[in-house]
Amino acid sequence: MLPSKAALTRSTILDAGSAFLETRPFRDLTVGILMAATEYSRPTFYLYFNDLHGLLETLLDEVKGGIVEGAQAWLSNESDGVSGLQKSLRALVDVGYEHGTILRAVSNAAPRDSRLEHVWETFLSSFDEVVSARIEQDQAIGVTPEFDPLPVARALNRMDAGILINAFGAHPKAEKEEVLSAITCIWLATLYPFDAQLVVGDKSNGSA
Amino acid sequence: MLPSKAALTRSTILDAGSAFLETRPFRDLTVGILMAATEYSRPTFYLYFNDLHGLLETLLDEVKGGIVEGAQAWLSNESDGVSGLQKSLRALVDVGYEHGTILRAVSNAAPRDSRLEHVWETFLSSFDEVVSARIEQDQAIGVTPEFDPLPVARALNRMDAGILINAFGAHPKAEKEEVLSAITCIWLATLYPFDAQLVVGDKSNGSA
DNA sequence: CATATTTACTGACACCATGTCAAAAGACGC
DNA sequence: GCGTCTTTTGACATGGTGTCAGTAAATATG
Repeated sequence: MLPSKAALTRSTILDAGSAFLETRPFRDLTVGILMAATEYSRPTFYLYFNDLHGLLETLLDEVKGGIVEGAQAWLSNESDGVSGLQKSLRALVDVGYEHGTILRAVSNAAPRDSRLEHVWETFLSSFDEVVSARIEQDQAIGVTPEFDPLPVARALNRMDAGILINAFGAHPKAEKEEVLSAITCIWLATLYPFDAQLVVGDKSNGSA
Repeated sequence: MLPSKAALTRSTILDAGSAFLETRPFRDLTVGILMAATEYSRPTFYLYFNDLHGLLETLLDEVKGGIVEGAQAWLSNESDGVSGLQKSLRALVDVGYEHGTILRAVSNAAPRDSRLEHVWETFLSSFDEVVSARIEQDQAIGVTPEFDPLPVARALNRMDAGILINAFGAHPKAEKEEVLSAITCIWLATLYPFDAQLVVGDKSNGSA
């Protein structure tokens, strides 16, 4: 369908958008500015995208894959929970570090457009379901405490999204390891409390 | 300064804004629509606010108090950690339930305006510091495991913000108790693992 | 290697929300 | 009924959006 010229133009525009968002927030992006960074005129933009939100939708698609892939370590029950989760969270932080500016742009733009909002919301909640499913399995074999898995999964996922965007969405980016430690600490404490705190657990206190 | 008439007009506008956001997203709000809901003309708006973001800033201020107040239960070391935290989280969920639409509107509007973005970001991170300080104290007396408190505080706070906005930012609102259970579960597991899981903790597993 | 036809692009336009300002209308003391 | 201060508004300039009729470039056709 897109033989050659068109595909090239389209990808030129995408690159210009990507590059812009690397250094400046979405609110500063206009179709005029975007196309001025290319060889093309402003109307050309509308041949390839409905609007700036459509462009972001495309950019998000390119990131999606990496995130889903990294999550597999834990979601597929290959390795045990703790180390699989650690691996997946590391992969998540890597992707977030790499594509943080795109994620931030999408998250920033989503509230301005009903369609993009839906895409973003769907993207986020898609993880809620699979995480919740994994939690249920671990609860069934007793390695994870009993609690309603879906809302907890949702909370943990929103935390990840919020932190990744906050830490890596703009320059200067936060320390990768610091972020990883923090979210790993919380996920492990919540899902695998019997494994995680063995190193420290001695002082007990008699709280009311 | 604002003798009477002006103050009344201003508060009429604020109410109209609040009412609008109760049922529709910020992206649908324009100065024209807002003022059409009042007895005044569009330019009148600019006598009382710089723009729509300024209006949101004012609305946020009205909510701030409630949140800070509710957090005191845990932040001031009156009661013990677990029950103080539970109390504070319940208060937080209450305020979120009450004013979720405002919080959502501010969070949605923030990326569109540099000033409001700064206000919102400052608002959020103000909790990071105080939460981190409380964690440090609990680590000092050994009831909380050792970890870098600030990034964990930040993660937990972003989780709260994200979940409250997601759950209570638009109608239909989520179940209060479900949300409260989920975030309480995560906060307790992370900060007070030795207290929290006693009920469940028996099945041990030999993971690698 | 002209020229027909499809593909890629653009200049010019209408639209709509914003924010400003000079002037009008209202309130109030006297 | 008249000055003066406060409150409000009609009318305007600006800037970004999305569209469309028409141009130019590429590609096929004889």
